[in-house]
This record gives sequence, structure tokens and C-alpha cells, in this order.
Amino acid sequence: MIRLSKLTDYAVVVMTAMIQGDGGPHTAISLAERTGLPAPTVSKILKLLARDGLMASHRGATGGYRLARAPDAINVAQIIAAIDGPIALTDCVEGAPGACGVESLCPRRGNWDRVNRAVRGALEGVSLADMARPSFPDPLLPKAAPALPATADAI
Amino acid sequence: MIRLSKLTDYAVVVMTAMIQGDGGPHTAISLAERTGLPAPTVSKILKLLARDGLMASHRGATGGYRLARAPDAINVAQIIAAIDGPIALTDCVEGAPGACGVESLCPRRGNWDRVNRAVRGALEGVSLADMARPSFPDPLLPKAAPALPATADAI
DNA sequence: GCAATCCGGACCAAATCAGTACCCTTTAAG
DNA sequence: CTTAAAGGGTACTGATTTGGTCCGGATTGC
Ligand code: FES
Ligand code: FES
Repeated sequence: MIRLSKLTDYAVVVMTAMIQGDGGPHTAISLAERTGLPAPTVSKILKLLARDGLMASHRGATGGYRLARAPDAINVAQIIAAIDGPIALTDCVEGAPGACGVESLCPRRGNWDRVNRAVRGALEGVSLADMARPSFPDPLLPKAAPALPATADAI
Repeated sequence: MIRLSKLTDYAVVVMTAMIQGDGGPHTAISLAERTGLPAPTVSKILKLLARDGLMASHRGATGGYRLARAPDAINVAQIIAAIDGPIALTDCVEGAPGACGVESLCPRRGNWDRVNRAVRGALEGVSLADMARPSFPDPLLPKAAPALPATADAI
């Protein structure tokens, strides 16, 4: 299974929790209470998100975090990049020499970039606003990725 | 970084090495020599691929492995599924109750399926034949995923 | 000044993964 | 029939990554 780190999952939970509140700033502790996640973990996530510019932080006595942009201007790719680092599936990515142990023998160094690009594009097609929609049983896909004709659901 | 397991990377290396040989069966040891990977690891990979029907194996004295299908009839999603298991980015996928610890509080259970579908579609758009192409500096994307307007290359 | 809040990093335990080894079954060659 | 060569399966171990926690310091409002 291509594991997305659990922290990234939590990040989406926290961010959607912020959407549902009013526009005011949210403190890390209040978000932890509303999401049921441990407070230090929430704090860690918020810090990572703020570092990448997805959150606007305000220090001091009445400080807190706010979303830096509108929910539909934030996509899943950005959240993943903030928590897990750049989106690259393999070690043999473009700029890293010597990362892959067999690169001297492997004639296909760099072709994973095509895969990376495809995945990245798919992730950019899903916004935070999409994730925040309460539930949608129908596969209407109003603004998701261009819906390849997925061969089967269970691959 | 969304890590794809290193074994999956190796699987593509091994499979492309098979393409470049003649049509005859390849033994695990000969493939290990040609790819520079340790023999037990190659054997393990081949076993996994054979179990999922991507390889045709022949036992006995003159046995070996062959590709079960043409290179352009095998896509990256299938290889990943064979090595890493089903493609699902998060623990909170459709059929797993209790997998995610916060599911009772999280109102968005199941929305990750949209992301999963998008990624899966992107992966299905890249075939093994694409990966075997010696090198392609141009982003023509002859048969890759429908190319969303990627915002930037460095996300 | 004081209290509340964010900031940055270090730290540890648990889970996962890569790699290896072992033994069994199957098949073809001699 | 016997033997050797190859895949099939499983179990084990060390290394790596991850999730989660903690603490001291900086910043702002009351
Ligand atoms: S360089 Fe890593 S797979 Fe070839
Ligand atoms: S159920 Fe897992 S994120 Fe909500």
C-alpha cells in the first residue's frame, strides 16, 4: 500500500475543522479538542502547515492559527508537500545522484518522473474544499481530476 | 515524501531488464546479474509478481520467468499493487471500520476515496513500456494521464 | 509584569521495511 | 530412476522510518 503518512491525514482533519468554525483564529488546543487528536500532535501539524504558508499564525496572548487561503485555493498536493515533503514516489528522482543504488546499471533513471508528475497532477485536482464536503455518496466528481476510465475499483 | 517501497522500484528494473532480453525465460539469477541487485531480493520480487499474474513462471530444470503480457498491457498501478498491496493512501478507506482512530469525530470519512481514485487513475496511465523507453527528455506525454494544468513543478 | 500562545528543535518508542536464509516442491535432463 | 536445477513458501533479523512527546525560548496582549 502506498502509505500516506498518518500525519497528513490528521492535517486534513484539522484543516476542515478550521473551516467549520468562524473566521477567528483557532488555538492549537481548541482544535485538538474538536478533532479528538492529542494536542502536541496537532501543534506539530500546525507548525508544519504554517511553515509552508498554508496557515497564518499569530503569536501572543490571543494568538492562534487561521487558514492562509480560501479552502478551494488549497489542494491536497500542497498539504502532503507540507507534511511529508516533496511528492516523489521513488528515490531515483531527478536531481539526486547516487540515491538509487543501481543507477549505473539501470537504463531508466528518470522515467519515474513521469509517474511522479501524473500523481502530482491527480493530487492537485482535489481541493481542501472538496475534502470538507460533509459526504457525497455519488461519484459526480464536480471538480476532481478528469476521471480516467478507471478499469476496476479493486486493483 | 510519499514513499513507494524500494522493492517496487526494483520490480520495474527487473521487468524492463526482461524486455530487453530475448523472448526466452529468464532465471532469477541471470536477472540479478544483469540488474546488479542481490539475487534473493530479485527472487522475492519475481515471486510476488508471479503471484499476481504479471509473470509466467516455469519450474524445473530449465525453468524461469517470462512476462505474462505485452509490456504495454502492464501498467505501473498493477506492479505497485503486486508488491505493495492495494493502492490506498490512507487508513480510512471505504471498507475498513475502526481503522482510523478519529473516525467518530471526523466528518469526512470516505472523502479520501476520491484522492485514491485520482492517484490510481494516474498510475494506470503509465505502462511498463513507457518506463522501458530508454530516455525521453520531452514532456510529450503520449499516453500518460490527461495532464492537469500542473501549477508548478516544485510543489 | 504576567500569562497565554506559538516556535524550534531534540528525543524516544513503536511499527514497518529490506534483506537474508532455510527447506520444500516441481520439472527436465541424463 | 536418479539427480540437479529452478521456483515456492515462510520465518527471522537488523535497519530505517514514523508517530508521538517533551522542553526551553520567543512573542504578543492584558
Ligand atoms: S536509477 Fe533508480 S531505478 Fe534506475
Ligand atoms: S475517518 Fe480517518 S480521517 Fe476521518
